[in-house]
Amino acid sequence: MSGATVRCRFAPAPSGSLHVGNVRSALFSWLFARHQNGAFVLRVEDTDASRVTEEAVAGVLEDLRWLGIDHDEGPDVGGSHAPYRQSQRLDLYREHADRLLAKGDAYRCYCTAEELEDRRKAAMAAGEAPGYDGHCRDLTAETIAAFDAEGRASVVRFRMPDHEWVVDDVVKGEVRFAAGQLRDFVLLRSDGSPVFLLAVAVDDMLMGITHVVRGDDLLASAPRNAAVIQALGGTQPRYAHVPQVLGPDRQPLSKRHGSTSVESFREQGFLPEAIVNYLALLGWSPGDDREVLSREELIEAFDLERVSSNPAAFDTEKLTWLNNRYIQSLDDDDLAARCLHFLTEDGLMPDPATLRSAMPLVKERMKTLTEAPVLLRFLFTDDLELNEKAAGLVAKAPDGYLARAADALEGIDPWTVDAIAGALDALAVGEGLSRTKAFQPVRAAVTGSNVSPPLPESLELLGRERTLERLRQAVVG
RNA sequence: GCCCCCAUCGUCUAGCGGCCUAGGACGCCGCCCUUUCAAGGCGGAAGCACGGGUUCGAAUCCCGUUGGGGGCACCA
Repeated sequence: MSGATVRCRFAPAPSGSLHVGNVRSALFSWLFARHQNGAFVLRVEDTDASRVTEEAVAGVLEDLRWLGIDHDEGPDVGGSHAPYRQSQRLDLYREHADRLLAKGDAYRCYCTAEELEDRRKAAMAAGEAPGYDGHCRDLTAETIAAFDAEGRASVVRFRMPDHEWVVDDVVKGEVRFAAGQLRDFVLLRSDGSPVFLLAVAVDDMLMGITHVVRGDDLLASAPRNAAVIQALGGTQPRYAHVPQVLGPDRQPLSKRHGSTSVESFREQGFLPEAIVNYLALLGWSPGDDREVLSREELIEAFDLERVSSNPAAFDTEKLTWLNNRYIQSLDDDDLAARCLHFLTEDGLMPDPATLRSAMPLVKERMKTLTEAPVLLRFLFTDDLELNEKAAGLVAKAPDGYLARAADALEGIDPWTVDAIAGALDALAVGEGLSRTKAFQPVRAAVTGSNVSPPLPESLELLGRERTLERLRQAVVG
Protein backbone atom coordinates (compact mmCIF):
# COMPACT_ATOMS: atom_id res chain seq x y z
CA MET A 1 0.00 0.00 0.00
CA SER A 2 1.45 3.30 -0.99
CA GLY A 3 0.16 6.83 -1.15
CA ALA A 4 -2.73 7.97 1.00
CA THR A 5 -3.24 6.27 4.31
CA VAL A 6 -6.28 4.10 4.55
CA ARG A 7 -9.02 5.42 6.80
CA CYS A 8 -11.97 3.22 7.68
CA ARG A 9 -14.90 3.82 9.92
CA PHE A 10 -17.68 2.12 11.76
CA ALA A 11 -20.78 4.23 12.20
CA PRO A 12 -23.35 2.52 14.37
CA ALA A 13 -26.64 3.94 15.48
CA PRO A 14 -26.33 3.45 19.23
CA SER A 15 -28.66 0.71 20.28
CA GLY A 16 -27.35 -0.46 23.64
CA SER A 17 -25.59 -3.59 22.55
CA LEU A 18 -24.51 -4.29 18.99
CA HIS A 19 -25.90 -7.30 17.24
CA VAL A 20 -23.43 -9.67 15.68
CA GLY A 21 -24.30 -8.65 12.13
CA ASN A 22 -23.17 -5.10 12.82
CA VAL A 23 -20.14 -6.38 14.61
CA ARG A 24 -19.19 -8.38 11.56
CA SER A 25 -19.25 -5.22 9.44
CA ALA A 26 -17.24 -3.38 12.07
CA LEU A 27 -14.78 -6.25 12.22
CA PHE A 28 -14.19 -6.34 8.47
CA SER A 29 -13.73 -2.58 8.43
CA TRP A 30 -11.32 -2.77 11.36
CA LEU A 31 -9.37 -5.75 10.01
CA PHE A 32 -8.91 -3.96 6.72
CA ALA A 33 -7.73 -0.77 8.42
CA ARG A 34 -5.32 -2.64 10.66
CA HIS A 35 -4.02 -4.79 7.82
CA GLN A 36 -3.29 -1.63 5.86
CA ASN A 37 -1.80 0.13 8.86
CA GLY A 38 -4.53 2.68 8.46
CA ALA A 39 -6.79 4.47 10.89
CA PHE A 40 -10.06 3.23 12.28
CA VAL A 41 -12.67 5.83 13.15
CA LEU A 42 -15.75 5.36 15.29
CA ARG A 43 -18.61 7.69 14.50
CA VAL A 44 -21.92 7.66 16.30
CA GLU A 45 -25.01 8.09 14.15
CA ASP A 46 -27.30 9.70 16.63
CA THR A 47 -29.12 12.23 14.50
CA ASP A 48 -32.34 10.66 15.63
CA ALA A 49 -31.54 12.07 19.05
CA SER A 50 -34.90 11.27 20.54
CA ARG A 51 -34.18 7.56 20.59
CA VAL A 52 -30.57 7.76 21.68
CA THR A 53 -29.54 7.50 25.28
CA GLU A 54 -26.09 7.88 26.78
CA GLU A 55 -26.38 4.32 27.96
CA ALA A 56 -26.85 3.11 24.42
CA VAL A 57 -23.71 4.90 23.31
CA ALA A 58 -21.78 3.51 26.27
CA GLY A 59 -23.03 0.05 25.41
CA VAL A 60 -21.62 0.21 21.91
CA LEU A 61 -18.29 1.48 23.21
CA GLU A 62 -18.17 -1.31 25.77
CA ASP A 63 -18.99 -4.00 23.21
CA LEU A 64 -16.18 -2.86 20.94
CA ARG A 65 -13.73 -2.57 23.80
CA TRP A 66 -14.60 -6.06 25.02
CA LEU A 67 -14.15 -7.50 21.54
CA GLY A 68 -10.85 -5.73 21.12
CA ILE A 69 -11.96 -3.75 18.10
CA ASP A 70 -10.14 -0.56 18.98
CA HIS A 71 -10.45 2.80 17.31
CA ASP A 72 -8.00 5.61 16.76
CA GLU A 73 -10.58 8.37 16.67
CA GLY A 74 -14.02 8.53 18.19
CA PRO A 75 -16.36 10.26 20.60
CA ASP A 76 -14.52 8.95 23.64
CA VAL A 77 -10.95 9.52 22.47
CA GLY A 78 -11.36 12.54 20.20
CA GLY A 79 -9.25 13.01 17.09
CA SER A 80 -8.41 15.47 14.37
CA HIS A 81 -11.85 15.28 12.79
CA ALA A 82 -13.96 15.82 15.90
CA PRO A 83 -16.71 15.82 16.83
CA TYR A 84 -17.58 12.18 16.23
CA ARG A 85 -21.23 12.31 17.08
CA GLN A 86 -23.58 13.34 14.33
CA SER A 87 -25.81 15.12 16.83
CA GLN A 88 -22.90 17.54 17.33
CA ARG A 89 -22.37 18.06 13.62
CA LEU A 90 -25.78 19.39 12.64
CA ASP A 91 -24.42 22.79 11.63
CA LEU A 92 -21.99 21.10 9.26
CA TYR A 93 -24.80 19.29 7.51
CA ARG A 94 -26.88 22.45 7.11
CA GLU A 95 -23.88 24.33 5.85
CA HIS A 96 -23.21 21.75 3.17
CA ALA A 97 -26.87 21.58 2.23
CA ASP A 98 -26.77 25.33 1.75
CA ARG A 99 -23.77 25.02 -0.51
CA LEU A 100 -25.58 22.49 -2.63
CA LEU A 101 -28.61 24.72 -2.74
CA ALA A 102 -26.50 27.67 -3.80
CA LYS A 103 -24.86 25.68 -6.59
CA GLY A 104 -28.14 24.35 -7.84
CA ASP A 105 -27.31 20.77 -6.89
CA ALA A 106 -30.20 20.84 -4.49
CA TYR A 107 -33.55 22.58 -4.47
CA ARG A 108 -36.46 23.28 -2.20
CA CYS A 109 -39.37 20.91 -2.52
CA TYR A 110 -42.74 22.09 -1.31
CA CYS A 111 -44.69 18.90 -1.82
CA THR A 112 -46.68 17.87 1.20
CA ALA A 113 -46.64 14.37 2.58
CA GLU A 114 -50.16 13.82 1.27
CA GLU A 115 -49.29 15.01 -2.22
CA LEU A 116 -46.28 12.75 -2.32
CA GLU A 117 -48.30 9.82 -1.10
CA ASP A 118 -51.04 10.40 -3.67
CA ARG A 119 -48.60 10.62 -6.54
CA ARG A 120 -46.73 7.58 -5.27
CA LYS A 121 -49.92 5.56 -5.29
CA ALA A 122 -50.84 6.84 -8.73
CA ALA A 123 -47.44 5.87 -10.06
CA MET A 124 -47.75 2.40 -8.59
CA ALA A 125 -51.18 2.02 -10.06
CA ALA A 126 -49.82 3.01 -13.46
CA GLY A 127 -47.09 0.41 -13.09
CA GLU A 128 -44.35 2.96 -12.60
CA ALA A 129 -41.64 3.27 -10.03
CA PRO A 130 -42.91 4.79 -6.78
CA GLY A 131 -40.04 7.20 -6.13
CA TYR A 132 -40.08 10.99 -6.11
CA ASP A 133 -41.22 12.36 -9.47
CA GLY A 134 -39.16 15.55 -9.58
CA HIS A 135 -42.24 17.71 -9.17
CA CYS A 136 -40.41 20.67 -7.61
CA ARG A 137 -37.18 20.28 -9.55
CA ASP A 138 -37.63 23.38 -11.66
CA LEU A 139 -40.17 25.61 -10.00
CA THR A 140 -40.25 29.14 -11.26
CA ALA A 141 -39.16 31.98 -9.04
CA GLU A 142 -42.76 33.15 -8.91
CA THR A 143 -44.07 29.81 -7.68
CA ILE A 144 -41.39 29.64 -5.05
CA ALA A 145 -42.17 33.16 -3.90
CA ALA A 146 -45.86 32.29 -3.74
CA PHE A 147 -45.23 29.15 -1.69
CA ASP A 148 -42.96 31.07 0.67
CA ALA A 149 -45.54 33.82 0.99
CA GLU A 150 -48.18 31.35 2.07
CA GLY A 151 -45.69 29.94 4.56
CA ARG A 152 -45.59 26.53 2.99
CA ALA A 153 -43.04 24.18 4.49
CA SER A 154 -40.24 22.79 2.34
CA VAL A 155 -37.51 20.21 2.41
CA VAL A 156 -34.18 20.38 0.64
CA ARG A 157 -33.85 17.78 -2.05
CA PHE A 158 -30.71 16.66 -3.85
CA ARG A 159 -30.82 16.96 -7.62
CA MET A 160 -29.62 13.49 -8.58
CA PRO A 161 -27.65 13.82 -11.84
CA ASP A 162 -29.64 12.18 -14.57
CA HIS A 163 -27.13 9.68 -15.87
CA GLU A 164 -26.00 6.15 -15.16
CA TRP A 165 -24.07 5.62 -11.93
CA VAL A 166 -21.48 2.92 -11.51
CA VAL A 167 -20.32 1.92 -8.08
CA ASP A 168 -17.05 0.03 -8.23
CA ASP A 169 -17.60 -1.98 -5.11
CA VAL A 170 -14.72 -3.93 -3.61
CA VAL A 171 -16.83 -6.97 -2.88
CA LYS A 172 -19.71 -6.68 -5.35
CA GLY A 173 -17.74 -5.50 -8.35
CA GLU A 174 -19.19 -2.90 -10.74
CA VAL A 175 -22.80 -2.24 -9.88
CA ARG A 176 -24.71 -0.12 -12.37
CA PHE A 177 -27.71 2.04 -11.66
CA ALA A 178 -29.44 3.22 -14.81
CA ALA A 179 -30.27 6.88 -15.35
CA GLY A 180 -33.64 7.69 -13.85
CA GLN A 181 -33.38 4.84 -11.43
CA LEU A 182 -32.08 7.03 -8.67
CA ARG A 183 -34.57 9.68 -7.70
CA ASP A 184 -34.04 13.04 -6.05
CA PHE A 185 -33.90 12.44 -2.33
CA VAL A 186 -34.31 14.58 0.75
CA LEU A 187 -31.22 16.07 2.36
CA LEU A 188 -32.85 18.29 4.96
CA ARG A 189 -36.26 17.68 6.47
CA SER A 190 -38.71 20.54 6.80
CA ASP A 191 -37.55 21.07 10.36
CA GLY A 192 -34.00 21.50 9.06
CA SER A 193 -32.67 18.21 10.41
CA PRO A 194 -30.39 16.21 8.13
CA VAL A 195 -31.26 12.87 6.64
CA PHE A 196 -28.86 9.94 6.87
CA LEU A 197 -27.90 10.18 3.19
CA LEU A 198 -26.56 13.72 3.68
CA ALA A 199 -24.94 13.17 7.05
CA VAL A 200 -23.04 10.09 5.95
CA ALA A 201 -21.78 11.71 2.76
CA VAL A 202 -20.64 14.85 4.53
CA ASP A 203 -18.99 12.94 7.34
CA ASP A 204 -17.20 10.45 5.15
CA MET A 205 -15.93 13.29 3.01
CA LEU A 206 -14.88 15.56 5.86
CA MET A 207 -13.33 12.75 7.85
CA GLY A 208 -11.26 11.64 4.89
CA ILE A 209 -12.68 8.14 4.87
CA THR A 210 -11.04 6.15 2.07
CA HIS A 211 -12.96 2.88 2.42
CA VAL A 212 -16.54 2.48 3.51
CA VAL A 213 -17.20 -1.07 4.67
CA ARG A 214 -20.85 -1.69 5.57
CA GLY A 215 -23.78 -4.03 5.10
CA ASP A 216 -25.07 -4.55 1.58
CA ASP A 217 -28.51 -3.33 2.58
CA LEU A 218 -26.89 0.04 1.96
CA LEU A 219 -25.66 -0.77 -1.53
CA ALA A 220 -28.33 1.35 -3.19
CA SER A 221 -27.41 4.35 -1.11
CA ALA A 222 -23.80 4.24 -2.29
CA PRO A 223 -24.43 6.12 -5.54
CA ARG A 224 -26.44 8.70 -3.60
CA ASN A 225 -23.63 9.16 -1.06
CA ALA A 226 -21.14 9.34 -3.89
CA ALA A 227 -23.18 11.85 -5.86
CA VAL A 228 -23.44 14.20 -2.89
CA ILE A 229 -19.72 13.99 -2.27
CA GLN A 230 -19.02 14.63 -5.91
CA ALA A 231 -21.31 17.66 -5.98
CA LEU A 232 -19.51 18.95 -2.92
CA GLY A 233 -16.18 18.56 -4.69
CA GLY A 234 -14.92 15.91 -2.31
CA THR A 235 -13.07 12.69 -2.96
CA GLN A 236 -15.24 9.62 -3.10
CA PRO A 237 -14.38 6.75 -0.82
CA ARG A 238 -14.11 3.23 -2.08
CA TYR A 239 -17.16 1.18 -1.09
CA ALA A 240 -17.21 -2.41 0.13
CA HIS A 241 -20.67 -3.78 0.78
CA VAL A 242 -20.57 -6.97 2.76
CA PRO A 243 -23.56 -9.30 2.70
CA GLN A 244 -25.98 -9.46 5.58
CA VAL A 245 -25.58 -12.02 8.30
CA LEU A 246 -28.53 -14.40 8.25
CA GLY A 247 -30.26 -16.29 11.02
CA PRO A 248 -30.72 -20.07 10.95
CA ASP A 249 -33.94 -19.48 9.00
CA ARG A 250 -31.97 -17.65 6.29
CA GLN A 251 -33.63 -14.36 7.10
CA PRO A 252 -31.47 -11.33 7.87
CA LEU A 253 -30.46 -11.40 11.50
CA SER A 254 -32.76 -9.29 13.65
CA LYS A 255 -34.27 -9.00 17.08
CA ARG A 256 -36.73 -11.75 16.44
CA HIS A 257 -33.88 -14.25 16.24
CA GLY A 258 -33.57 -13.83 19.97
CA SER A 259 -30.29 -13.12 21.64
CA THR A 260 -27.99 -11.90 18.95
CA SER A 261 -26.36 -9.04 20.81
CA VAL A 262 -22.75 -9.02 21.89
CA GLU A 263 -23.95 -8.58 25.43
CA SER A 264 -26.01 -11.74 25.32
CA PHE A 265 -23.18 -13.81 23.88
CA ARG A 266 -20.98 -12.47 26.62
CA GLU A 267 -23.51 -13.50 29.23
CA GLN A 268 -23.76 -16.92 27.65
CA GLY A 269 -20.08 -17.43 28.36
CA PHE A 270 -18.55 -16.87 24.95
CA LEU A 271 -15.04 -15.46 24.73
CA PRO A 272 -14.39 -12.34 22.66
CA GLU A 273 -11.55 -14.16 20.90
CA ALA A 274 -13.95 -16.86 19.73
CA ILE A 275 -16.57 -14.40 18.57
CA VAL A 276 -14.04 -12.37 16.60
CA ASN A 277 -12.53 -15.48 15.03
CA TYR A 278 -15.94 -16.89 14.19
CA LEU A 279 -17.29 -13.68 12.71
CA ALA A 280 -14.18 -13.21 10.62
CA LEU A 281 -14.80 -16.61 9.06
CA LEU A 282 -18.40 -15.74 8.31
CA GLY A 283 -18.11 -14.56 4.75
CA TRP A 284 -14.35 -14.56 4.54
CA SER A 285 -11.62 -17.13 4.57
CA PRO A 286 -7.86 -16.81 4.51
CA GLY A 287 -7.76 -18.95 1.38
CA ASP A 288 -6.12 -21.90 3.05
CA ASP A 289 -7.51 -24.43 5.50
CA ARG A 290 -6.89 -22.46 8.66
CA GLU A 291 -9.94 -22.08 10.89
CA VAL A 292 -8.50 -21.00 14.20
CA LEU A 293 -6.74 -17.70 13.75
CA SER A 294 -5.51 -15.29 16.37
CA ARG A 295 -6.24 -11.60 16.15
CA GLU A 296 -2.77 -11.03 14.70
CA GLU A 297 -3.18 -13.77 12.13
CA LEU A 298 -6.53 -12.34 11.09
CA ILE A 299 -5.06 -8.89 10.60
CA GLU A 300 -2.16 -10.34 8.70
CA ALA A 301 -4.32 -12.45 6.39
CA PHE A 302 -7.37 -10.24 5.95
CA ASP A 303 -8.25 -8.96 2.53
CA LEU A 304 -11.49 -7.28 1.49
CA GLU A 305 -11.12 -8.78 -1.98
CA ARG A 306 -11.61 -12.20 -0.47
CA VAL A 307 -14.86 -11.33 1.25
CA SER A 308 -17.61 -13.50 -0.15
CA SER A 309 -20.47 -11.77 -1.90
CA ASN A 310 -23.12 -14.19 -0.75
CA PRO A 311 -24.90 -13.96 2.57
CA ALA A 312 -23.89 -16.29 5.37
CA ALA A 313 -25.99 -17.87 8.10
CA PHE A 314 -24.91 -17.56 11.70
CA ASP A 315 -24.15 -20.97 13.20
CA THR A 316 -23.98 -21.08 16.96
CA GLU A 317 -22.67 -24.66 16.90
CA LYS A 318 -19.50 -23.68 15.17
CA LEU A 319 -19.07 -20.66 17.41
CA THR A 320 -19.43 -23.00 20.36
CA TRP A 321 -16.77 -25.32 19.00
CA LEU A 322 -14.40 -22.42 18.53
CA ASN A 323 -15.21 -21.18 22.00
CA ASN A 324 -14.12 -24.49 23.48
CA ARG A 325 -10.92 -24.36 21.46
CA TYR A 326 -10.15 -20.93 22.89
CA ILE A 327 -11.02 -22.01 26.41
CA GLN A 328 -8.57 -24.90 26.05
CA SER A 329 -5.86 -22.57 24.86
CA LEU A 330 -6.06 -20.10 27.76
CA ASP A 331 -3.60 -20.40 30.60
CA ASP A 332 -5.00 -21.37 34.00
CA ASP A 333 -4.82 -17.95 35.61
CA ASP A 334 -6.53 -16.28 32.70
CA LEU A 335 -9.25 -18.89 32.50
CA ALA A 336 -9.83 -18.81 36.26
CA ALA A 337 -10.23 -15.05 36.14
CA ARG A 338 -12.80 -15.36 33.38
CA CYS A 339 -14.72 -18.09 35.19
CA LEU A 340 -14.90 -16.13 38.41
CA HIS A 341 -17.71 -13.87 37.24
CA PHE A 342 -19.90 -16.84 36.32
CA LEU A 343 -19.25 -18.57 39.64
CA THR A 344 -20.07 -15.57 41.77
CA GLU A 345 -23.08 -14.93 39.59
CA ASP A 346 -24.18 -18.36 40.72
CA GLY A 347 -23.73 -17.48 44.38
CA LEU A 348 -20.41 -19.27 44.81
CA MET A 349 -17.36 -17.76 46.47
CA PRO A 350 -14.41 -19.68 45.10
CA ASP A 351 -11.07 -19.79 46.83
CA PRO A 352 -8.61 -18.43 44.23
CA ALA A 353 -5.98 -21.12 44.66
CA THR A 354 -8.47 -23.96 44.40
CA LEU A 355 -10.16 -22.33 41.44
CA ARG A 356 -6.91 -22.04 39.60
CA SER A 357 -5.99 -25.65 40.38
CA ALA A 358 -9.33 -26.78 39.02
CA MET A 359 -8.79 -25.23 35.60
CA PRO A 360 -6.85 -28.13 34.06
CA LEU A 361 -9.75 -30.40 35.02
CA VAL A 362 -12.43 -28.38 33.28
CA LYS A 363 -10.87 -26.56 30.36
CA GLU A 364 -11.56 -29.25 27.81
CA ARG A 365 -15.00 -29.89 29.25
CA MET A 366 -16.37 -26.35 29.04
CA LYS A 367 -17.94 -25.18 25.84
CA THR A 368 -18.91 -21.91 27.44
CA LEU A 369 -17.92 -20.20 30.66
CA THR A 370 -21.42 -20.71 32.04
CA GLU A 371 -20.50 -24.35 32.53
CA ALA A 372 -17.91 -23.48 35.16
CA PRO A 373 -20.42 -23.36 38.02
CA VAL A 374 -22.09 -26.61 37.04
CA LEU A 375 -18.78 -28.43 36.82
CA LEU A 376 -17.20 -26.90 39.92
CA ARG A 377 -20.06 -26.21 42.26
CA PHE A 378 -19.13 -29.16 44.51
CA LEU A 379 -15.79 -27.53 45.32
CA PHE A 380 -17.13 -24.23 46.47
CA THR A 381 -20.12 -25.07 48.58
CA ASP A 382 -21.06 -27.79 51.01
CA ASP A 383 -24.69 -27.14 50.39
CA LEU A 384 -24.99 -29.83 47.73
CA GLU A 385 -28.17 -31.31 46.47
CA LEU A 386 -27.80 -34.55 44.53
CA ASN A 387 -29.31 -34.44 41.09
CA GLU A 388 -31.72 -37.17 40.09
CA LYS A 389 -29.18 -39.49 38.52
CA ALA A 390 -26.75 -39.02 41.38
CA ALA A 391 -29.44 -39.87 43.90
CA GLY A 392 -30.20 -43.00 41.93
CA LEU A 393 -26.54 -44.04 41.88
CA VAL A 394 -26.24 -43.60 45.61
CA ALA A 395 -29.44 -45.52 46.23
CA LYS A 396 -28.38 -48.39 44.01
CA ALA A 397 -24.92 -48.74 45.52
CA PRO A 398 -24.32 -52.09 47.32
CA ASP A 399 -25.06 -52.11 51.05
CA GLY A 400 -22.38 -50.30 52.98
CA TYR A 401 -20.38 -49.55 49.86
CA LEU A 402 -19.98 -45.81 50.41
CA ALA A 403 -18.97 -46.40 54.01
CA ARG A 404 -16.29 -48.83 52.86
CA ALA A 405 -15.17 -46.28 50.28
CA ALA A 406 -14.84 -43.72 53.04
CA ASP A 407 -12.82 -46.15 55.09
CA ALA A 408 -10.56 -46.95 52.16
CA LEU A 409 -9.85 -43.26 51.64
CA GLU A 410 -9.49 -42.32 55.26
CA GLY A 411 -6.04 -43.74 55.80
CA ILE A 412 -4.42 -42.31 52.70
CA ASP A 413 -1.46 -40.31 53.71
CA PRO A 414 -0.27 -37.97 51.28
CA TRP A 415 -3.71 -36.99 49.96
CA THR A 416 -2.66 -37.02 46.35
CA VAL A 417 -4.23 -37.96 43.05
CA ASP A 418 -2.08 -41.08 42.74
CA ALA A 419 -2.81 -42.29 46.24
CA ILE A 420 -6.52 -41.62 45.87
CA ALA A 421 -6.65 -43.34 42.50
CA GLY A 422 -4.78 -46.30 43.96
CA ALA A 423 -7.19 -46.58 46.87
CA LEU A 424 -10.23 -46.35 44.60
CA ASP A 425 -8.82 -48.99 42.28
CA ALA A 426 -8.11 -51.31 45.20
CA LEU A 427 -11.62 -50.71 46.46
CA ALA A 428 -13.07 -51.63 43.06
CA VAL A 429 -11.05 -54.84 42.94
CA GLY A 430 -11.99 -55.72 46.50
CA GLU A 431 -15.67 -55.19 45.74
CA GLY A 432 -15.46 -57.06 42.49
CA LEU A 433 -16.68 -54.01 40.58
CA SER A 434 -15.62 -52.42 37.32
CA ARG A 435 -14.13 -48.98 37.66
CA THR A 436 -17.26 -47.44 36.25
CA LYS A 437 -19.46 -49.21 38.77
CA ALA A 438 -17.09 -48.48 41.58
CA PHE A 439 -16.47 -44.81 40.79
CA GLN A 440 -19.95 -43.61 39.93
CA PRO A 441 -21.56 -43.89 43.38
CA VAL A 442 -18.58 -42.12 44.90
CA ARG A 443 -18.73 -39.43 42.26
CA ALA A 444 -22.44 -39.00 42.89
CA ALA A 445 -22.12 -38.74 46.65
CA VAL A 446 -19.17 -36.38 46.57
CA THR A 447 -19.96 -34.10 43.64
CA GLY A 448 -23.73 -34.38 43.72
CA SER A 449 -23.76 -35.26 40.06
CA ASN A 450 -23.35 -38.24 37.76
CA VAL A 451 -21.04 -36.08 35.64
CA SER A 452 -17.91 -34.43 36.96
CA PRO A 453 -14.25 -33.84 36.27
CA PRO A 454 -12.02 -36.92 36.80
CA LEU A 455 -12.72 -38.34 40.24
CA PRO A 456 -9.29 -38.66 41.92
CA GLU A 457 -8.38 -35.13 40.85
CA SER A 458 -11.70 -33.84 42.08
CA LEU A 459 -11.27 -35.52 45.46
CA GLU A 460 -7.76 -34.20 45.85
CA LEU A 461 -9.01 -30.66 45.37
CA LEU A 462 -11.96 -31.20 47.66
CA GLY A 463 -9.74 -32.45 50.46
CA ARG A 464 -9.96 -35.48 52.69
CA GLU A 465 -12.30 -34.07 55.32
CA ARG A 466 -14.99 -32.88 52.98
CA THR A 467 -14.74 -36.04 50.90
CA LEU A 468 -15.21 -38.34 53.87
CA GLU A 469 -17.97 -36.24 55.28
CA ARG A 470 -19.93 -36.42 52.04
CA LEU A 471 -19.48 -40.16 51.70
CA ARG A 472 -20.69 -40.76 55.25
CA GLN A 473 -23.48 -38.24 54.93
CA ALA A 474 -24.73 -40.02 51.84
CA VAL A 475 -24.80 -43.32 53.72
CA VAL A 476 -26.97 -41.86 56.44
CA GLY A 477 -29.16 -39.81 54.11
C1' G B 1 -44.63 -3.30 -10.28
C1' C B 2 -39.48 -1.58 -11.33
C1' C B 3 -34.15 -1.77 -10.00
C1' C B 4 -30.08 -4.16 -7.55
C1' C B 5 -27.57 -8.26 -5.04
C1' C B 6 -26.93 -13.59 -4.32
C1' A B 7 -26.86 -19.19 -5.60
C1' U B 8 -20.75 -25.47 -4.09
C1' C B 9 -22.43 -30.89 1.43
C1' G B 10 -27.69 -29.25 6.80
C1' U B 11 -24.15 -24.79 8.00
C1' C B 12 -19.38 -21.78 7.04
C1' U B 13 -16.26 -22.26 3.02
C1' A B 14 -11.78 -23.76 -0.87
C1' G B 15 -12.31 -23.54 -6.05
C1' C B 16 -11.22 -17.81 -10.05
C1' G B 17 -11.42 -23.39 -17.77
C1' G B 18 -8.10 -28.85 -17.49
C1' C B 19 -4.50 -30.26 -10.85
C1' C B 20 -12.12 -31.95 -9.15
C1' U B 21 -13.60 -39.59 -9.04
C1' A B 22 -15.26 -31.36 -6.03
C1' G B 23 -10.83 -30.09 -0.74
C1' G B 24 -11.30 -28.30 4.56
C1' A B 25 -14.26 -27.03 9.04
C1' C B 26 -18.75 -27.32 12.27
C1' G B 27 -22.69 -30.61 13.00
C1' C B 28 -24.19 -35.81 12.29
C1' C B 29 -23.03 -41.37 12.28
C1' G B 30 -19.46 -45.42 13.48
C1' C B 31 -14.95 -47.19 15.77
C1' C B 32 -10.74 -46.37 19.20
C1' C B 33 -9.19 -44.27 23.95
C1' U B 34 -11.73 -44.15 28.70
C1' U B 35 -13.70 -43.95 36.10
C1' U B 36 -18.62 -40.27 34.26
C1' C B 37 -18.69 -36.20 30.90
C1' A B 38 -15.68 -34.00 27.67
C1' A B 39 -11.30 -33.58 24.93
C1' G B 40 -8.38 -36.41 21.42
C1' G B 41 -7.46 -40.10 17.28
C1' C B 42 -9.36 -42.80 13.02
C1' G B 43 -13.23 -43.67 9.46
C1' G B 44 -18.10 -42.57 7.08
C1' A B 45 -22.66 -40.39 4.96
C1' A B 46 -23.59 -35.60 2.80
C1' G B 47 -22.97 -30.61 -2.23
C1' C B 48 -21.71 -27.70 -7.66
C1' A B 49 -30.44 -25.08 -7.88
C1' C B 50 -32.36 -25.96 -13.09
C1' G B 51 -32.11 -25.23 -18.55
C1' G B 52 -29.55 -23.53 -22.61
C1' G B 53 -25.14 -21.91 -24.82
C1' U B 54 -19.34 -20.78 -25.45
C1' U B 55 -15.13 -24.29 -25.49
C1' C B 56 -11.28 -29.87 -27.33
C1' G B 57 -12.74 -29.33 -22.06
C1' A B 58 -17.09 -25.90 -17.28
C1' A B 59 -18.43 -25.92 -10.31
C1' U B 60 -15.55 -22.18 -12.79
C1' C B 61 -17.40 -17.83 -18.69
C1' C B 62 -22.36 -15.98 -21.11
C1' C B 63 -27.88 -16.00 -21.34
C1' G B 64 -32.42 -17.51 -19.32
C1' U B 65 -35.54 -19.90 -15.44
C1' U B 66 -36.40 -20.78 -10.47
C1' G B 67 -35.47 -19.60 -5.52
C1' G B 68 -33.75 -16.23 -1.62
C1' G B 69 -32.47 -11.24 -0.02
C1' G B 70 -32.21 -5.87 -0.43
C1' G B 71 -33.93 -1.13 -2.36
C1' C B 72 -37.62 2.26 -4.60
C1' A B 73 -39.51 7.28 2.56
C1' C B 74 -39.25 14.25 5.52
C1' C B 75 -36.04 5.45 8.42
C1' A B 76 -31.18 4.42 9.02
